[in-house]
Amino acid sequence: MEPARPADLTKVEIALPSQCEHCDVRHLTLCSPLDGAEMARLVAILRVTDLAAGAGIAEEGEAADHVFNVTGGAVRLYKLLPDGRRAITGFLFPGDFLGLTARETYTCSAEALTPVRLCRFPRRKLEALFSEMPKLERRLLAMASSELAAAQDQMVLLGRKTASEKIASFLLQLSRRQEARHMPADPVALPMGRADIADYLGLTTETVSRTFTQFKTTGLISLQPQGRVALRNRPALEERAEGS
Amino acid sequence: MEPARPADLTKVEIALPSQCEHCDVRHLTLCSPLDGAEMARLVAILRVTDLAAGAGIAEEGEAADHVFNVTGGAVRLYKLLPDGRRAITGFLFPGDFLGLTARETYTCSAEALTPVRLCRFPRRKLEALFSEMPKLERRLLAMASSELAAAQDQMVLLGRKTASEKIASFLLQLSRRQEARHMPADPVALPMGRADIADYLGLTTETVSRTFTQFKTTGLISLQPQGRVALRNRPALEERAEGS
DNA sequence: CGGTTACTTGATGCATATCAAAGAGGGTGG
DNA sequence: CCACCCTCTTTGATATGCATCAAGTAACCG
Repeated sequence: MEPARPADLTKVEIALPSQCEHCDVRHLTLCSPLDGAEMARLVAILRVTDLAAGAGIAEEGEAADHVFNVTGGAVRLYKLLPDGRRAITGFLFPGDFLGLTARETYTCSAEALTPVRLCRFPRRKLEALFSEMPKLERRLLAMASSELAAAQDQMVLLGRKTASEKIASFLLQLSRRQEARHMPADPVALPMGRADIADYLGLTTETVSRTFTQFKTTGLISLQPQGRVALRNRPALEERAEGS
Repeated sequence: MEPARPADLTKVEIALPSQCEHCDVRHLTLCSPLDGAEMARLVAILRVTDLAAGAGIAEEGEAADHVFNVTGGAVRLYKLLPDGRRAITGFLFPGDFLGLTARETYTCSAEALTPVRLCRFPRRKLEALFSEMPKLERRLLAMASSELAAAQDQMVLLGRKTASEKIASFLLQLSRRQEARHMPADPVALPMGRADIADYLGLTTETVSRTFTQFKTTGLISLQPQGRVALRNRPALEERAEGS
């Protein structure tokens, strides 16, 4: 717990807020490639923020003055059409990044699904660090690339998969993201409601619900208390997800 | 045509291949922020490649040894499901970038839609330039961010728009991309077939065709020879694209 | 424990897919 | 240069997966 590190240990200990030392998603975040001294510089400009479930974090079109790293809870990103139709463009979990944009405004709105903890960075100050810490920019580029790859997968899902393929893909995606966070792959936590899942997958709440029921009936999953889903037959789910 | 530039002119003239001097999409590409000397370094590692229509450029899952800048023609990016269903994740036009990935493999396959000209960069060599030319990396990050924003718009389209909203959005997107290339906003060139459009919008060729016919009938567009579409009522198209 | 919200289930409808075939380009060889 | 052929596009008829409309049921919260 208290690793015996060389000389710069005190500097780090002084600089880092307690959250960073115990942060179990550092390997996923912006901070992952930074050493102690660099971390201290980053920490100097961040502010840890806690939000209640349902709180708004960013609004599409609003000036993107801050970027965020989620360190606890879950967030939904969405866009609205003028008539109120909603598309959820992503869910964020601890370690995920929010606010990556070349534009001066947010491209999506963001809301807390559960109580959320964020590391908030003023964008201007973060960008100022880029020239001194190129690792930071490289890391951001890597994160952007992998978000892009995820977005492409989501396009395939939305454009060409059936309802049950979508649900199977979704459950497996969440399972894999839990694994990446050193959490058990099985039961999958669903902090979002059926309507959120529907708006993420291009379906309706009713279809989402019916598909869950069908998966339950065919022994693919079982529903547990507190919105948890046990994956009873992962190979079958994987086959279903890619259209057998 | 021959601008009177200061001292380093000769250096640039020697270093730049003729393509770069007349490249009318530099403002969209990787190269845009670079000065003459920097351009020379970039040019030193690139190779201009011409491909025939239908030629494969990259294969999903294949080692991503090169990245490309399209300088002429049009490209389709796509992914396949095991049973052959196809989703087109994007079309590339001159100025667009191909191969942006943090992974070691391509995330999509890419094919020439028309005869294509590419600037091909060995990824390893390009990445080696990052540390010396941080502008390059910054530019790549900006390009990735705007691709991400486009991907989010596409998710809204795929998940929540109707067929005619999809087609209207698609036509306007192409029109805007023409404008960004200093081409007339109208008529819109469609170098891709109906099946490509369908796979891009999550529809079938028949539905795409019917929707074009409907737009033609209602005076929104008119079809011209060589797959060109004239936008006869742009405001109405814009309203349609966002769901009135 | 009661009220409210979210989820599930059922009945019906519709937008778009699927199946089928006719028409239009566009390039090539005669 | 024209005619043929191949492929792509358009149009029509029918089918269907998912949406919509409508209750009922369970879960959650104060």
